[in-house]
Amino acid sequence: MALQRPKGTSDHLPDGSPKLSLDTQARAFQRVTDVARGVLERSGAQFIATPIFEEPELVRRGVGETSDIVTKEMFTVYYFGEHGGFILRPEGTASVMRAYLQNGLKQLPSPLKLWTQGPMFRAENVQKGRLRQFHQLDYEVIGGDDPLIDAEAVAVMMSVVEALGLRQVTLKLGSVGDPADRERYNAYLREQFGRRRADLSPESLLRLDRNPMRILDSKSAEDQAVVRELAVRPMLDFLGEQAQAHFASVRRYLDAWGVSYQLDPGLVRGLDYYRRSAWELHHAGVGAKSALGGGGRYDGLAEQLGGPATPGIGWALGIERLLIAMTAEGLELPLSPGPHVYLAALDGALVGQVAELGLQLRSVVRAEFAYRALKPAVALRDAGRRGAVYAALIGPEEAGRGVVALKHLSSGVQRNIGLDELRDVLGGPDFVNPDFVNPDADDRTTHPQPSTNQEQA
RNA sequence: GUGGGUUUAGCUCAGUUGGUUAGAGCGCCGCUCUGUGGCAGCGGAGGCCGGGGGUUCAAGUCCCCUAAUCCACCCCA
Repeated sequence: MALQRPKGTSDHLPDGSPKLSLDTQARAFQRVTDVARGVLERSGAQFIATPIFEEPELVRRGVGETSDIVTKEMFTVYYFGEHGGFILRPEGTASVMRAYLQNGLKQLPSPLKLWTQGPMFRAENVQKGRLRQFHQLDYEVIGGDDPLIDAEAVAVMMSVVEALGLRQVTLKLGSVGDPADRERYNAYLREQFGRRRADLSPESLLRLDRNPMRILDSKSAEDQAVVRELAVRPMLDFLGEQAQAHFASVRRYLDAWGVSYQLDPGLVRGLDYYRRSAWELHHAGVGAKSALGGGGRYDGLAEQLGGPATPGIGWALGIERLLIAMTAEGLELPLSPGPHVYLAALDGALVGQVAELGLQLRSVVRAEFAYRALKPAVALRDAGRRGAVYAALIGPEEAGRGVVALKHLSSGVQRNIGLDELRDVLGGPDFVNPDFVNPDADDRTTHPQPSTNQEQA
C-alpha cells in the first residue's frame, strides 16, 4: 500500500472516480460554495479570507480556554526555529473578528456582513460527518446588535440550505442569555443536580463542574430521569430583561416571515463566546450528530480579543454535512459535461496540426485532442467515453480538402465542415437542433445510427 | 480518550478443516477492425493478501501488537 492521507482527512475527487460520493466529489464542493456564494452575496455579504493558521491565543480567547476544542482538539504547527507554534483554525468566527479588528473594518458601513469558506481543523476521533479537516461556510455580521440582524442571519442560513435543495431540516432556536444570566442558571443547575449526584451518570458528574447545561441533553436514561424528576427549569426562564426582550423580538420577526423553528429552551452551544440568540440546524440524514450547522450572537468576542466592544452574530454550516444530507435526500448533481469537441488525427503526420486546431478552438469551446493518430473506430469510442458532444476526425482526405469530418455523437449526424466555419459551427447550436440540420444534406455525409442511446438523458 | 465491525488487484468481492506459481466480475490497455463509436470475442498489464511479530514442515487462513477505515460514546460543523 502506498502512502496514505492523514487520518480524518479526505480527498476531493474528480467525477468518475471509483468510490465517489457527494461528500468526496470535488465538483459537489464547488457547487455548494457557488450556491452559497450566490445567496450570501445577494444578502449583502462580502467575501473575506483569513489564514488557516493563527496564534494560539486567538483560539484560546475566542473559543474558550475550557472548551473541548481548546483542551484536546487543537492542531499545532511549527516551523524551523524557536517559535512556539501556531494553531490550525478550528472554526472561522474568531479569525474573522480578528481580521475585522486588525484591518480597521470598523470604518466600513456598519453593520458589516462578511462570509468566508474553507477548511477547519479539529483533532477529534473520526465518525460519520466528523473529520479532522472539514470545511465550513461562514456568515458573520459585525457591528450591530439589533434583533432584526439575528432574524436575518437565521433566514439567510435557511436560504442557503433551501437553495441547495434540502428539505428535511429542523431549526432549533434558543437563547443562551447574557453572561450574568448564564451564571445564575449554572448556579441553579449545580444546586439542583448537586442534590442528586448519586443518580447522575459518571459523565454528567464531570459536566456538573464544567458545563452543567450539558446534563440537560445527556442521552443517558438515568440523567433523563433526574432531569424529569427535578422538573429542571430551562435557560429561557433565566433570561434577564434585555435578553428576554431581544429574544422575543427575534422570534416575532421569524414568525412573521414564516421561518419555522422549534423552540429549544435548553439549547446549549459548545463555544464560549455565544450570547443571546443561538440556534442549530439539524438533519436526520447525517448520522448520530445531526447538526448541519449552528450559529449565534457573540457580542463579547471582540473585547475578549482585546478590541473595543463590538457586537456580532454569525453561523457556520459544515459543507461535508450538507453533502451527506443532500445524499440522504437523494439530491444529485447533473452529469459533468465532457469536452464539446474531441479531435483526432487519423494519420500520424497530422497529429500536430490537429492539436493546433484544438488549441485554437479553445477560445470558443472545450476542445480536447488525441495525442497520437487513431483509427476512426477508436477515435469515436474514445470521444464517446469522454462524454464529448462532437468528434472531429481529420485524415489525409479531410486535410487535403481543408475540412474536418464533424460527427454529433448522440445523433450520429455527421458533416464535413470547412476549417473556416468550424468555430462558428461549434460555437453555435447543436446539429440536433432542427434549425441546423440542413434539409438538403447529402445522404452520403450523414450516418444516422441505430439508436443505442445511453448517457445523454 | 473509549467500544464494536472491517482491511485480499484501480473498484466490488471469492478464497474450503492452514497445503504448490492467490482468483472472478467490472474498469484500464491492446487486438479482432485497411476510414466510423458505445456491443461481442480474445489477449495483456496490474497483488509485500494493510504493516510488524509469533505458532507451524507449511499462514491470505491461527495467535499477539499496530495502523487505517466505518459506526457509536464524548464533543462539535
